[in-house]
Amino acid sequence: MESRKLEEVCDKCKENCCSRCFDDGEDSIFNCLTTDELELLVKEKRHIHFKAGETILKQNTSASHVVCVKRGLAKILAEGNGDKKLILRLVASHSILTGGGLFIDEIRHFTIQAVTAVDCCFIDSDKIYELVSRNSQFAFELLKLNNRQNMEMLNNLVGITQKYMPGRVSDLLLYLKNKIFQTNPFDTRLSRQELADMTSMTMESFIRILKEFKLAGIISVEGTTIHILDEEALNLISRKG
Amino acid sequence: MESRKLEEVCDKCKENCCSRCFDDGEDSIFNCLTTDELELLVKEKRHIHFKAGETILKQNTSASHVVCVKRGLAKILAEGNGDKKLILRLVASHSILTGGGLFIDEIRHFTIQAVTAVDCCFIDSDKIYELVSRNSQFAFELLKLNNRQNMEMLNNLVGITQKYMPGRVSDLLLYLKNKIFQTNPFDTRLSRQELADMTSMTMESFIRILKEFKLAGIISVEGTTIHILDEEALNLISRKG
DNA sequence: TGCATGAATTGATATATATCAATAATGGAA
DNA sequence: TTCCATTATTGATATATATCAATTCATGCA
Repeated sequence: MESRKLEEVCDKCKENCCSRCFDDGEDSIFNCLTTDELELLVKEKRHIHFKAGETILKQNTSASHVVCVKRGLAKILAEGNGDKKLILRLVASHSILTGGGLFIDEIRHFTIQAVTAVDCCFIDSDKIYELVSRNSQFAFELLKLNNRQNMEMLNNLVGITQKYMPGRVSDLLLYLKNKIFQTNPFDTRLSRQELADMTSMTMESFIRILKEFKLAGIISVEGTTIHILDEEALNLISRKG
Repeated sequence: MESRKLEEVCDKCKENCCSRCFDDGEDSIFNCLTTDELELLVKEKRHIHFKAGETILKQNTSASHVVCVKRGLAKILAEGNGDKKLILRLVASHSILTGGGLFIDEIRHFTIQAVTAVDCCFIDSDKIYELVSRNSQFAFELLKLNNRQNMEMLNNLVGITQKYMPGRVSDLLLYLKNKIFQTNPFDTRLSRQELADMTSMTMESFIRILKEFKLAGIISVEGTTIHILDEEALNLISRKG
């Protein structure tokens, strides 16, 4: 679980990581930055590689950095009392992770963990603060990003508190296909326990619902790869609760 | 449930409402505004009164306005399928309500309803946008407010998904006493149904837990007024789940 | 190649919570 | 006041989901 730094300060990685990373995402919040500002952002940032399973940032530690996921898949989880966890959402390539204590108490309110191998950048929070005060468009983009992420999270949690298990599993499967992987047979790389933790239910219960869906011909499952055969059925189950 | 506008554009209310409203809250996000900027904010804003029970803003309608609660108590609720609702939090005097679609899709993602009589101000979202681009300190304050509100909401929902009913009721009672009313015997003005909707449980179940707490001498209840007699016990129950 | 360790699956059972139904209490209107 | 319509309360029962225990399956490792 220990994080290893492969490249400390990446001087030459700018062209193959930083600027590119901030270029190709057409809806990147960094698009509005000037060359100077990008330079500032990039200057002291560190490029770090994590292996699958490693903890990128731990809940309740200081939130002095913002993380930018360049490659790979990570999960965001809230750790409760005992060993209860709730996986709030997944984070795919080219996502920036704000929120969670940034601007407030400088404390991480959730843990970020690598699902697959993850390449990411750590950016000093101070840089973000400075850019907010320099560039109002950037502040605007950040507010937008923040609100969007939070609305998604909220809708998700409302679903979890209001729906029965089949509805929650449907929502999860649709989320994975449409929001995260965007292909149809998709390999989640997530254990049954992790999938269960995304729906706030027991692993056993999750497996049972999955089996029902398989028997009903709605999905087919092969290890961690899921194939949605009847998306309409999932939509229906999702709506019915 | 129809909203009535008592005062359309309040010219002379500036001194008894707007500037004061934005003055006395020592941690108001409007503190950082210049006189000019405050003037801009206040110019076309409307001061509206709602009776208890009225809907201030309805989920899924256009979010072209930001609401500022000057006096009274309101509740924020997410409406799900059927008649399921989840009350996310309460809003007391001198709170500004951002988030929920602002900056993104301009659609309200939750309903706001008056619990007691409520005096509030409607401010055009455009004004907020303009102030964000003019005054970076304001943008910063907005980000802060946003993040704080969202973290509270998140912690709350994580508790709801991970705790048993007694733990959830404890959390609710502590929240009401410490965050909302800040006195000890406090009159919630909320029905049992509404209290239950804050904990994502049935009214009947909520009443049963409340009774257990009464019998255990932890609280005493008189109508909608609750008196917490043993706060430590509540803390303990909250932690145990 | 086989063993060992953990993950996935299935079944039997327990329990937290919801549902349904009946009764009591409360508060407003005539 | 008295009546009516909500709201609150209590009890009996149903059910969704968790828990516990037992297999099966996969996978790396010696």
